[in-house]
Amino acid sequence: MAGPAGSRGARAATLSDVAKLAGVSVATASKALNGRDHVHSRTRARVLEAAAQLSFSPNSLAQSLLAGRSGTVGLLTSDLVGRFSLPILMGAEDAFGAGQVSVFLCDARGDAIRERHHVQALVSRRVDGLIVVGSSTDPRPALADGVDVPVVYAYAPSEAAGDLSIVPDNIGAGRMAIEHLLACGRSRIAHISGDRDYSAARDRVAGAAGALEEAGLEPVGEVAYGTWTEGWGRAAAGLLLDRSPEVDAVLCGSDQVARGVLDTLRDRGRRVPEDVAVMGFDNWEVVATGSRPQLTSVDMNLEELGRTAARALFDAIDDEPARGVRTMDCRVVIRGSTAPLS
Amino acid sequence: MAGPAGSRGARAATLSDVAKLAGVSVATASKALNGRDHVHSRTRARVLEAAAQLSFSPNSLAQSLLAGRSGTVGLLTSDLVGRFSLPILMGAEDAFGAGQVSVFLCDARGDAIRERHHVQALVSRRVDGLIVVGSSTDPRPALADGVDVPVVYAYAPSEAAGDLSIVPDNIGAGRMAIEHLLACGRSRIAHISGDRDYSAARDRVAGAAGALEEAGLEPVGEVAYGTWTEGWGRAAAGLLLDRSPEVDAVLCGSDQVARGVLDTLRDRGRRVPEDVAVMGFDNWEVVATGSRPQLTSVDMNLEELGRTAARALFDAIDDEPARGVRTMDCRVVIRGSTAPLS
DNA sequence: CTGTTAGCGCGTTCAC
DNA sequence: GTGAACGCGCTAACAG
Repeated sequence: MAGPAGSRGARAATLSDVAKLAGVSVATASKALNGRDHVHSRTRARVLEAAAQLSFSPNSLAQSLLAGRSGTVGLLTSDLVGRFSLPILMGAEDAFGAGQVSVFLCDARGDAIRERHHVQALVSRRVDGLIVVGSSTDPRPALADGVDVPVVYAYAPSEAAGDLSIVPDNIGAGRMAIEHLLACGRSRIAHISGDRDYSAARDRVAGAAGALEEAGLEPVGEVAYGTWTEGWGRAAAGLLLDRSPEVDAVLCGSDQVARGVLDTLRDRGRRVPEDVAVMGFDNWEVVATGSRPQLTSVDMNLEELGRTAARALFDAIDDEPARGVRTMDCRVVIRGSTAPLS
Repeated sequence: MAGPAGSRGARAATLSDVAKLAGVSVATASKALNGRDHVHSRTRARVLEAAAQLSFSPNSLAQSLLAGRSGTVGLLTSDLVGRFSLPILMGAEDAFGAGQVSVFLCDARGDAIRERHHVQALVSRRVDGLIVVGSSTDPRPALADGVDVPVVYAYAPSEAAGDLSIVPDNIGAGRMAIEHLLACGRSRIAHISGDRDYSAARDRVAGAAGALEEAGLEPVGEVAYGTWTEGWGRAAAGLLLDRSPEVDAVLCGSDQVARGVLDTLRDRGRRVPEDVAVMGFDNWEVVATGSRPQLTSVDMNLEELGRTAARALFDAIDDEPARGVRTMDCRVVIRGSTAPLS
């Protein structure tokens, strides 16, 4: 006695089970369930009830096999542990989840071999498309070209010019940051950046330098490159205060660096934002809101970037694929660490 | 002229394409590619070459349809944004990725409707199993019982007794923390916890209280419940120092709280760890290593928890499903904020 | 309106 | 050793 099909063990109900129970053919059952025309409403009702009774769930595998598309996409990340992949991934999952597509998640852990392995598996599962999320904004090699499905690169652009990449606008971010500090009436602005090996650091510096120059201002001291850590922020801020005590604003390469800078300013008795304004990049919520005062930061809109990548992939699946690098705008989130000079 | 099948547009090569090119039947081609016996080695070589030439990739959809299992699992999270889901997810992905199974990622965003929607989609895609990752350690409702595949609950246990859940041992974590502080020679220990509404907070407190009692010690002051924030840590530490200046160790409900406590201790001129030892929970790397001094913390081993959940699901798919709640051990990660009294 | 037929791509019997 | 035939579950043509 098969119960209401709810229990363990019994294999899932199939369309022909439903048809049998409803006393119709599988074709009719199919039409009824899919809301097609040419089915008597009473018949349809009977089929629906039978399906409900069996808790029938159509086998997507069979549907996909027939339709030639699976309604799935692959999301390939280089390192989940990095906190930049996650919001992108959320945005993409969000954009897809709203539709009908399911997402395969693969973490290559920065290993090229593992990446090929995952790509092969995804191709075999007939994903309709692929999003490749980089771990830094530096360009990365394109996927092996045995891949026949549309690919969108997110965060890290592809090295191949023919590919479509969606990346944050770090240059614009640097520019916006300086413009905000200028709007706060600051004019003696120093820049403590992060790791020089990252294009994100260099681009932000370039944007900031450009905006300063346009305003006819000289930066205070040289740009200080180091690491993306609080410790670096503390150390660099100490040096900065020793050499250029006149500074009235510090732009930091990341929120973590900014936290370190805040610590040193506090230790040295400089008030923030009254004496010195501080701001960071990334708008890492818990870091930016945990400090005293809370930290003004440039949000890179990564979740939106993920959504955009997903939509671009959608388009590429249906229509012609787009090409080139598209940059996403950032936005300044103002908190207590910056304020107009009174 | 179809090129080496690498280009866009042309539909993926099928087994019969390979067979045709190799001049054999699909049956033979299948055997050859799958390494079955009873195929002449020269024939096999010919098939393999044909497959390579066409960059043939077997259609997993068809294979799954035939085999009755898809080699996929669903990973259902409540909130990706929370930082606890991620390591669990990584561990699970790791354990599966090593094998042959691909992972569907679904984020329900704490919405029950969306969760049902995702579960329905996963069932329809014939996942072989499901891992449900909670957003807190508080018990959560079981999935609707129309689900015929094995389910393992991770982090948040299922409310239904018959389900299998893998959760961190917060009571043991509290106990281990106190034992470490005792080993450092501390005896006047206060506890600044997190949000009382979380069982994680209450369990850690319970474990800590038990260990203190066994050591024949009274806690310093009442346990202070608040929020999981730095701000709460700063405020609570201020109160604590006012009322119980004799304190020589503070156990904090989380690393964030501990960061706040460190700040206040520094402001008040208390040396860490010489005068007061401080430790937290979660071992959130960047938070714990960014502070001065670096923070001793209890690591909840979430990645291992994810791996364990994955393995448990594996077992449940093949053999009989296990039942009940399994707790995972934690471990103390010692850094500069705790040290023996000299 | 309903039922029968023919595949989607593959692995697995069985004959040859 | 090899190949023809069947079926996994489903939908899209037709035929009735």
